[in-house]
Amino acid sequence: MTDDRTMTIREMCDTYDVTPRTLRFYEAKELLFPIREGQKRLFTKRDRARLKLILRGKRFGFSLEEIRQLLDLYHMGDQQQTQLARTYEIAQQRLTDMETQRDELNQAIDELKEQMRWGEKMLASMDQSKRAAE
Amino acid sequence: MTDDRTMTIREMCDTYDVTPRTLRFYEAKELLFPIREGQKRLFTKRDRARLKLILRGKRFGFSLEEIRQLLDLYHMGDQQQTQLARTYEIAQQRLTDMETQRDELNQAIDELKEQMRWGEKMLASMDQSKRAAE
DNA sequence: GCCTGATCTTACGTCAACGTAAAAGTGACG
DNA sequence: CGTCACTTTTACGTTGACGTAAGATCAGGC
Repeated sequence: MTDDRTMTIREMCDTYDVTPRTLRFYEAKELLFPIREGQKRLFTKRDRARLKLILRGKRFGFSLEEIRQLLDLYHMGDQQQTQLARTYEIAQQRLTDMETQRDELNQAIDELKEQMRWGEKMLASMDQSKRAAE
Repeated sequence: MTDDRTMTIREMCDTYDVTPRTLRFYEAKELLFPIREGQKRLFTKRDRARLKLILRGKRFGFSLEEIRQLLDLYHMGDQQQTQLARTYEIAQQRLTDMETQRDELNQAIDELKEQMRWGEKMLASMDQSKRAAE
């Protein structure tokens, strides 16, 4: 069997390196749905799976709102393929954005490297005149 | 001779594709220092050069505050090589950050592509059952 | 019963880079 | 003189993803 034990907020924080505030925030935004035992939250296996997807989504650069939509569709069963296609579309768009961003970043890196050869020379020459002055 | 004519705010906006608000904002943040003729701002060659560097800096992912510091150091004359070295250090750090970011982005792109092969299959199978239902 | 530590709710604060609205001044044209 | 287009200042609003402070509550241990 897989580990179906529920986790406290602290265990979640330690496991996934997030703050309690973050988990409560995600709950408020309807990204997570921990069980409420009295006051306390108990995070199930499902919550942990969702949190993993949230964190991954953030690495992809999705906003929380986008992630929520994707997550909702994820658990929507098999009706409404229109929405699923929409999901796919969103991901497609994000992918394009990321590739564009990467290309721009690469160009910026090259440019910055170029600029820095400048600075290198400048620093070297200044170091020289500093030594000469001593 | 190079073009030393001063430019109005509108000419600047059209030339560099920014809004008046942006230019005034940059002035407030001490990134630009247009001459004040009465009420109006007149942007000199120096302002244009600075603006170009600002826009480039933004493409590099520097914050405006970082850009301001770099710009200040840029016009500091040749004393204080400590600060120049600091500038170089900042740029170096930024470069490292950008490369890290690019690598993560590349990894995210690969992951996302992988995920999407999933979605592709899912869409295809759902399309099938949809056709069958008609 | 009391203390301690963890958790809870509520709600205002933060940061960056401007956007936007209001009200007023300026200059040229007719 | 009017008014039209442009610019100015001032200052509050926006967005996203939480941080942070204040105070309530609860379970366990002594």
